[in-house]
This record gives sequence, C-alpha cells and structure tokens, in this order.
Amino acid sequence: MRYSLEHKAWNHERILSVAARSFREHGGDTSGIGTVMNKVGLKKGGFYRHFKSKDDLFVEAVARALEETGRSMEEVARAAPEGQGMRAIVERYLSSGHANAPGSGCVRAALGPEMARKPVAVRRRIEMLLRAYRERLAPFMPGKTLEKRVENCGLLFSSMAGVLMMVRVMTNPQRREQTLIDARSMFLKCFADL
Amino acid sequence: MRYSLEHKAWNHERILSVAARSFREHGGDTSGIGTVMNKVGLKKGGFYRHFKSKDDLFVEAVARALEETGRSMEEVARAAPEGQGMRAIVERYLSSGHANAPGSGCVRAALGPEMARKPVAVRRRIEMLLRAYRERLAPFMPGKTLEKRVENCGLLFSSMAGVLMMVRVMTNPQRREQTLIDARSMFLKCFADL
DNA sequence: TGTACATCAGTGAACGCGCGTTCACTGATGTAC
DNA sequence: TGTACATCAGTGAACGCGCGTTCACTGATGTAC
Repeated sequence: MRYSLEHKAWNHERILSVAARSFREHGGDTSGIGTVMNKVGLKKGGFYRHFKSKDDLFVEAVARALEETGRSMEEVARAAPEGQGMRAIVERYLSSGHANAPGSGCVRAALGPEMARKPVAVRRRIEMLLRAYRERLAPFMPGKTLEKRVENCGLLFSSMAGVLMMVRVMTNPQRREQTLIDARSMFLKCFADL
Repeated sequence: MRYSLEHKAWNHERILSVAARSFREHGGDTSGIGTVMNKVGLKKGGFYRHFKSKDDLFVEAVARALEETGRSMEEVARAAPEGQGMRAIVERYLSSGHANAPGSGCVRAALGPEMARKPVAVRRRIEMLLRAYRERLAPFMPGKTLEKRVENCGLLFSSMAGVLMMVRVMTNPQRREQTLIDARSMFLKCFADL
C-alpha cells in the first residue's frame, strides 16, 4: 500500500473528528464534504476511500459525538460525591459552557431534528448508539429497577437537550444563564424522586 | 396594479403556509424557495415580491407555526375541565399524532437547532415570537406569580420539544408510543407542583 | 539482495443538479385627465 | 365616456456557487519471487 494502515486510520479519525464538530456547529446539510476534507488537509475526492456516503459519515459522527458526551458525563458523575451523580450530570449538561459550545456538545441538541428526518436505515443505527448512551449513564439515574433508570435517562437527556437547544436561540447572555439556572433546579427537583 | 391587493395577500398567505409546513417537514436548508413557490403554483422569481430574503421567510414561517401551535394548545387547554389545562396541553403535545406530523407541529421540535444557528438579527425576531407564545399559555401553567408561570411555560415546552424530537428518531411505533406515555406521566408529575 | 508487480490512499477533473438572488420584461389593472 | 399613463405581481432567464458522487490516474509502499 501507498500509505501505512496507521496513516489511513489516522486520517479516518481526523475526518470523523472534524465532521463531528462541523456538523454540530453548522448543521449536517450546511457542512459540505469538501469543507470537511479541506479542513483535514485532503481533497474531497478522497472522501470515498473512508466512507460509503455522507449519511454514513453522519452516523459515525453522531457515534463519535455521543461517545465524547457520554464519557464526559460519566466522568463528571463518577467524580461527584456518593449519590450526587445525577446532580453533577445536570449541572454539567445545563451549563453556559455547554450552551456556548455546540460544536463539542450534545448531538441531540445540535442535530436532533436532522436525525429525525434521516431514512429509517440511518435512524436504526442511531437508535443503537442512543441505547448504549442511556445504558452507560443509567447507573446515575433515579429509579427502582434498571429498566426504569434507563428510561429516566432517556427522558432526562431528551428534555435537557430541548432546553439547551432553546437556550441557544436566546441572544442575551444573562437571560441564557438565568434560564439554565432555572432549568437546573427544575430538573434536579423533578428527577430527584422518580 | 395588475393584481388586486387581496390577490397578493392571498398568495403571500399561501407561500407562508406552504413554507411553514415544508420547513418543518424537511428542514429549512433542505426546502428550496423554488420548491415552495412551485407548490404554490408560482415561479421562484416571484418570491422576492413577497419576502426580502429566505431568512425573512424563515422568521415569518416560524411566526406562523408558533401561532398555529399556540392556538391549538390554548384551545385544548380552554376546553379542559377547570384546573386541567396543563394536563390537556401535555397530553396533546406529547401525542402520537403530534409526533407523526412534524409538518404541522411544534416548530421547536422541528427547527430548534436551525433557529439557534441563525444570525443574531433573526434570532431576536424569533425570541419575541417565543415570548408571546409563553405569555399566551402562561395562564395554564403552575406557579405562584405570573413571572413564574411564564418561566415554567418556557421550560415545559422546551423540554417537551426535546422529547418529541427524540421520539421522532425512533423507528418502532410501539417504542415511540411507550416513550410518549412515560414522558406524559413524567411531565405531569413534575410540573404539577411547581 | 534485487527486481517486478500489485495495492490502494489520495488527486483532480468532471458529472448533473439545485441553490438564493437579480433583473429586464410582460401585461392586466387602477388612476388621471 | 374615452384615452393615456403608471403601477407592480409574476415570468423566465441568467448569475456564480457549492453540493454529493464518480472515475481514470498517480506514485509510494508492501509483497512475491
């Protein structure tokens, strides 16, 4: 081969990383393959050596984003005092930092409706990723059974994604922050005793 | 004038109506001006006699959608027994019917991230529309003061939009319905005593 | 060890297409006289 | 009442542009002998 296997894996990684950020920042329809490839330092023609199609890249970028967010949430929950995992998650998710950095944030809040419009085949792959995410963070959720905790995990993150998404529409930083404060206390109160 | 004033107003209305549906169904970036105009029965060149730009149409379509959803929610809340307004709203919003009809549903769940990516000038206009919506439905919300009810209205609809959006990603109708049921009882429980 | 060949990541040009926007023009109507 | 003119919603063609995808080709490397 012309390039070593590590070389290819490395570029694959970089395309994914740039796409995951670009899609969340500007939307999937607005981020072109050409732009992504140029940012990586390659020409757009080379894209199809790495991915079957743009939708294929989309799914892998969603996977990457969910893995990152999931890891971040898990870390913050583990670092919290005993029994305060969910509080830590809510506070991290509904933070100004998260609201101001969609490119490295939760993919639900950035691409939710776009995911919903994808063909069934694409959505099925995304569903599996979302299930893995729910199960990963379920241990920190309230609920008597594991099943309940997984369910609550889904509801909590979907709801918070909606709030984050609408906070990002707001133009006034004070109002954004105040809404996040209100939302944090609302979610902590609501999900404390489920 | 070539056409009467009513004629122009009527076409303006129809462009808006088609766009509001098309944007919510396929996304703003994916619905072209040409497609919208053709669906109305006009050529795309005529678009600029009615709107300054596509972003201008976007804002007016959001306004139209929020007005429709707001009216529907207000109706359902008024029709409910005394004190059951919010319950009726939650049940209508988190219904299968709503989940299956994004084109005529809540614009937050369909275009939230897209709105968040618009330039500040556009977002400011949308903010005003959202405020009007919150104030319209605040009477049915829990909260000791009007201010609290308005705030809770914002949080409730943002959260529900997140859930609706993620339900639309799901491919299995049973799972969609079950998630909506779970979400309804969660929101009713949470927002009952705020 | 040296040579011939196969592999394949990346290139660059091309494909057809639809995008948002502009503009000279049309022609039916309303207005002025 | 009849005529001349102004208005302007809608047309159709053009603008430059970027899109996703395909493909013949390049050329450095790995493999086979």
